Amino acid sequence: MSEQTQLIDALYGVLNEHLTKEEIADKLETPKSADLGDAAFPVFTLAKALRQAPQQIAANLVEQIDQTGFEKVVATGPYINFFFDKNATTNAVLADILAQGADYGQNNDGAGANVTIDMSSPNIAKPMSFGHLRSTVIGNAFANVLKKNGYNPVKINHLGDWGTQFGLMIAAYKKWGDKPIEEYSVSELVQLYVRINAAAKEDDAVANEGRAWFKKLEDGDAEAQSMWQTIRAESLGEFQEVYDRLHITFDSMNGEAFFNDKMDPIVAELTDKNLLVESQGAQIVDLPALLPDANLPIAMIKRTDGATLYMTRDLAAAEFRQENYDFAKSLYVVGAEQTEHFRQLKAILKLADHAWADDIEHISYGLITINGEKMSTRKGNVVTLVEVLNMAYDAALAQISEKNPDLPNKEIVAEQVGAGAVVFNDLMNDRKNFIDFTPENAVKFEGDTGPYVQYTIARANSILRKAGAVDFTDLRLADDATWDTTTLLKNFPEVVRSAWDKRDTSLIAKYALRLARAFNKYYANSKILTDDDQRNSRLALVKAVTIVLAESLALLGVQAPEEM
RNA sequence: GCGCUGGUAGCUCAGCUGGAUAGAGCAGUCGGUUUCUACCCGACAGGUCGAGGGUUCGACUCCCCCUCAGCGCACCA
Repeated sequence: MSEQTQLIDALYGVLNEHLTKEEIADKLETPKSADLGDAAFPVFTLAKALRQAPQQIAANLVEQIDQTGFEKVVATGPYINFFFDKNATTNAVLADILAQGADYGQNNDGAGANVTIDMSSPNIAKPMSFGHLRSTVIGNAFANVLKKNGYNPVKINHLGDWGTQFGLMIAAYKKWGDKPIEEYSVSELVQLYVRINAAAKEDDAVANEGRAWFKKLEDGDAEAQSMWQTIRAESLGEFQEVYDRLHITFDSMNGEAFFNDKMDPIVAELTDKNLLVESQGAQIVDLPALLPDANLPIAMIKRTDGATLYMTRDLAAAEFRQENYDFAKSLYVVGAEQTEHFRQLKAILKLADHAWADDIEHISYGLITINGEKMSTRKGNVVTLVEVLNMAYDAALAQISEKNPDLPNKEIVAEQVGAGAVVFNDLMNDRKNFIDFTPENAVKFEGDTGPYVQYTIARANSILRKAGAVDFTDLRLADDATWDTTTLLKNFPEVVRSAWDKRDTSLIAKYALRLARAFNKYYANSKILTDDDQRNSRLALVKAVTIVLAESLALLGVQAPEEM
């Protein structure tokens, strides 16, 4: 950052009649190509005031500017380009990273404020599909990034453990169940679920049975409750295996069922504030009437039979989180198809005079399809997350057995590489993109992938092992070949900030790829373990790269094996 | 019909609040290791940035219109 202030001061020295320091800072950019310089100031906007051609302005300013502290300052067309003092910058950055270790890039912007993250949220009695990967890993990455920015993330697994589909499930078991409910596996339960859905579509009477069972469940019927608990426990056990493999934990497992007895207050509140009206026998918030310009459909709060809905529980959950966590932000990592739902949720809370409704943010992501079709348990075209992780593990293990058969702990590394490939692949692009699942896309190891970054770290670690004990106190790296790597290392704290500011965790993944590529280029062309007076400084760079790459992966929830 | 997304190289995607010749990976062709793990490095080839208007000194980026695709629009979540 010192270059930044130096830069602004230098420019301000010659431009103080025309621009403020803030305006200068705002216009600064990074040149497209590194050989143009490390920072650039375009002078187009001065053309009118100075009544000169931009090229000439740049040339004139460069003559007048104070160049101390820079390698050089040159005019290239309509730009003033600054070249930093490479050696001083490099050695300062390396010393900084080695001193801070994994804490490099940590800031305290959040000042410890709570941010709740509604994430993962698989449905009970169904397998966790590949589709649930997104909410899980995106939510987890946000939690890590928030922590790095000084916030206190609260990861909430808002389990889909309540709702009409449960009534259907029970109805199915009552119709066709031929053994005690405890003995049903999740996949057998899914079969029942698929069957009853087909039947309900054919016959309204079946659908009504489901609704009736859900109503009984909600009213505390003993038989329904007991079946629900059995199925829930069975499902949670299966989910836990997946979370363990992804190394993801939660601060709260309060799903929809948790709010079953906490909805009266919100309904009462909506009634008190005259927001609730009856329509066709149901209780609704008439958003089109209350907010004519918002272009939102009506929101149903209670069905004709008095049962609650998704919206009812989400309203209760939102208030519960506000009261319990006093959040600075409340994130919902949920598919883009629910955009309207969250707009309604915020609108209703706002109508109820809750200013904190503005702190609710829907972190949406694109649909995962398979063969261009939406995955659906009912249609049976579901790829489970476990299947994908297994596929990735097998492919990684095969690769290791072929290329590095003597590697110790092969199975552990294969798991880290396999899961790393799947998770990184999900996080590296804009989360709003749609993903059509194919095994080839989900499990890749070469090029822009998680394993590429992991491999870079492993090779760097290998150099450090061979180097033995190294003294990092006297850094004097003067090597142009490392400059790309250094500037990237220097940028990490800024990337951490923008990942949160822009709500874009893919920035971390893209950054890790760029850093890995820059380092690999250096590695391929330069010998590091050569005995000369810069050996330790080169090793400091290697060490710094492993620290920052590993921390980048950690933010994404990806492990970095020591060797692979 | 209304709304929300998206349309950039054969494929998958980057492209920051408009700025210097539109970038990667994969696939294709060719090349690189007596060297620290070749899951690596490099070169070549590949683009009317969906179409058309507009704003601007300057538009992949902002505005308008059209088009195509996906998703959503009261008793599911």
